[in-house]
Amino acid sequence: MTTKVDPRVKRTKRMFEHALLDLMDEKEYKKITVLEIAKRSTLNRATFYLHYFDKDDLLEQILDEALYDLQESVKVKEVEYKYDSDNPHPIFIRLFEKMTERYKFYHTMLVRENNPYFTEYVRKILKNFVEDGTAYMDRDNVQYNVPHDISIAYITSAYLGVIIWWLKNDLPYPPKYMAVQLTRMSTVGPFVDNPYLHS
Amino acid sequence: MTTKVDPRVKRTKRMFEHALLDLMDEKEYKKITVLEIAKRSTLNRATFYLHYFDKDDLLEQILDEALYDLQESVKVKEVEYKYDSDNPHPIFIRLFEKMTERYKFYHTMLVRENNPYFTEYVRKILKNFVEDGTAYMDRDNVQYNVPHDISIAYITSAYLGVIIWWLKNDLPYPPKYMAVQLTRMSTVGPFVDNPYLHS
DNA sequence: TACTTAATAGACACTGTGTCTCTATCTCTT
DNA sequence: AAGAGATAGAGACACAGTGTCTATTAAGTA
Repeated sequence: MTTKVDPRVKRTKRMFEHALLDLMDEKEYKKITVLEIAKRSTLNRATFYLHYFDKDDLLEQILDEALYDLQESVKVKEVEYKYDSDNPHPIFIRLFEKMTERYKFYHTMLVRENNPYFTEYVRKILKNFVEDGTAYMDRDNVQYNVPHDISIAYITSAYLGVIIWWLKNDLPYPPKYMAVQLTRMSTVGPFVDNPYLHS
Repeated sequence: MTTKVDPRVKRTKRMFEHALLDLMDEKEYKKITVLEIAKRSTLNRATFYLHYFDKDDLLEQILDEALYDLQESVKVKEVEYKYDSDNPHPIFIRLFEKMTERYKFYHTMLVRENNPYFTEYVRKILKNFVEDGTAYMDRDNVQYNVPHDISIAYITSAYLGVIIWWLKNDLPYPPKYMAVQLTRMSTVGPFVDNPYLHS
């Protein structure tokens, strides 16, 4: 059941979405008014309220679309994959590629605006990925040094933080390279020969 | 040179600060108005503008005070300290203790409001701490697997993220325990016997 | 006590919000 | 191609919140 949407509605919503994203490149989200969005979209302010409760509602709809798109492009497909610290999972690489493609958007939401709704969802995606990785470990009866909830929060936050750092610094390394470094950090750690293991 | 401040001014500012923190326990920051702050403080709205440009200015002054306090309590004093993965640095423990003492405040700013100004400053404090730790390493001519900027961002984000997770989950572990776990994670990693090192 | 500074009370113009009504225009179906 | 139904535009409205200003009262200073 695909409910048919009036083409005028589609067009109108698209125009409001573009207008807001456009304005967000120029100024802080909180300083943007509904009147400005209407002007930029060449539509009427009253029309805005036919589609959205308020400015936040419009932004949320934009974010939901983007998150759906990200979620989809990161869905686990049946891939041949051998776990190895220097061979990151292909979906992890895809995540960095997606962010490179839509760099401006991700930079705005995760870095400049630091949008909590968007950021938390990206964190959730990363958490699932990290949990899948450790589940893989558990099959081998690995012993942990640190409570599981802490190590999950640790690795997830590290991934998210480095991604934000990477966006903030204008993508200083390519996608695959980033995926390798993060996979390394969370498996063998930062050292070639860990000095803490010689005790 | 300590410029004398009129006791009425001190009192007034204290009252506005308390009023805002009080209101922030009850509702979202962005939904709080200057009139509400004035009413809650039992002061006049015009008086508010004698001391602050706007609501954000008041919040920033509150945050600056708290950050100064945190910075001070985490200043490196000459302490006898032996580096060891299970013996966290005393200032690191003090950080968790400080947050336990002022739990409500840190929870509001770092978790509920997710205030970027405050969060970034706490990140900066953690980054300094992490950099001091790795400088310690460099003296021993340790070889790195991963670019230095990435591993700094990785560990700093992990620390910050776990602290926020810990606050969000109502302090499930005591300060010293947390300091040990994070130190362990960033040195020997989460595993008792790292499976990735047997290749 | 006299002088100085701070707080109060109320009024003001201004901006932005969300709603409503009337009219014009577009679209979907038959 | 026509007509019913839905969407968009234009303008007006009450309302809430902001930031400023002035005249008056109260409190601190020396």
